[in-house]
Amino acid sequence: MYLTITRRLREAGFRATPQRIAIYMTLAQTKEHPCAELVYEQLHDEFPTLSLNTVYKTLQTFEELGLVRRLDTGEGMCRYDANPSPHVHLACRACGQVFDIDYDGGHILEEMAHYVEAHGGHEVWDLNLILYGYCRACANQKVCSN
Amino acid sequence: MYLTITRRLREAGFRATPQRIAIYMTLAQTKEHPCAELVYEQLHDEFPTLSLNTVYKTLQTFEELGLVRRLDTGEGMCRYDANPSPHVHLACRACGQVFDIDYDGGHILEEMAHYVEAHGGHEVWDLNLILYGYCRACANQKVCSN
DNA sequence: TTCAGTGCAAAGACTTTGCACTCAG
DNA sequence: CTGAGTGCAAAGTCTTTGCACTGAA
Repeated sequence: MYLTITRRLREAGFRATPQRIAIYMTLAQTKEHPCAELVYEQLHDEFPTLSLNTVYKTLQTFEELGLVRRLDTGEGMCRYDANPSPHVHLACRACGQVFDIDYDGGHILEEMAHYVEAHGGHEVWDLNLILYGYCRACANQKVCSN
Repeated sequence: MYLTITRRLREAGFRATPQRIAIYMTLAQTKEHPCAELVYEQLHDEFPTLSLNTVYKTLQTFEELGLVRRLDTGEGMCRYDANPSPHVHLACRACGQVFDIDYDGGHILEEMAHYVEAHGGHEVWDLNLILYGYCRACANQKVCSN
């Protein structure tokens, strides 16, 4: 994993700095889909001089390289996911967490690409599918408290 | 249409002000999925004293009432759609326009809700599906210029 | 008449820009 | 060495908040 990010950065003509590696590893080791600020906070002990700015720039670079996926869940900030392949997310309206759904996102992408090509002639390269509702834990709480 | 928005606002216990009606009509009469700023600009001649603030507040109210859908396409601002039912959008990476896709969004919602209920026990109420790619016009230009 | 809604100004949140310093290659 | 990358500060963009005034019901 550590080697992979170093190699992929270099292959793309970018330098493999400690900051970049640390930011990538932070993202790769969590399922939280953290925002830039959270990545920054989680790395603060290990990299006291790391700036929030660098986190933003790095995440932007990663997104452009296709190493990372940016998520807009309508919370006013962007979240990031180390899994860049198209997949489905669930945003819980109660606790605010974002979960990965193991539905085959590639299949949806293919189906939508065919449909859109046939109806309108548009070209589809990627998609973002976010489900809004309540995660298991919050859904259960609702039932109990009602 | 004009009567509908007046009635729906009053039924929900809200006042049907000229600003609210104008903002709703602006949204209902366009397929552009405009942002708050654009709605504000389009109404400036008709309502010179209308404030951008009021546009934001009104769109927020409409969203809460389910009269309007908010779209996060990752451009740094929110777009609004007078069609609140779940449907698919295509964001063109070249021209930046956002198009409605007449795919049955309700069907996707139902399928996803069933899947997610079975795999994880989450509850799904709504979804946001945005396709990224190139609209017909931009896709054609690309082909020609290559 | 009465208070929900508006408009103005200011503040807030997230993100980007500018620039000198640093360190990866 | 050398310039891509970093860190700091400042600015920018979109959106929200506070408050006195206004006009819909």
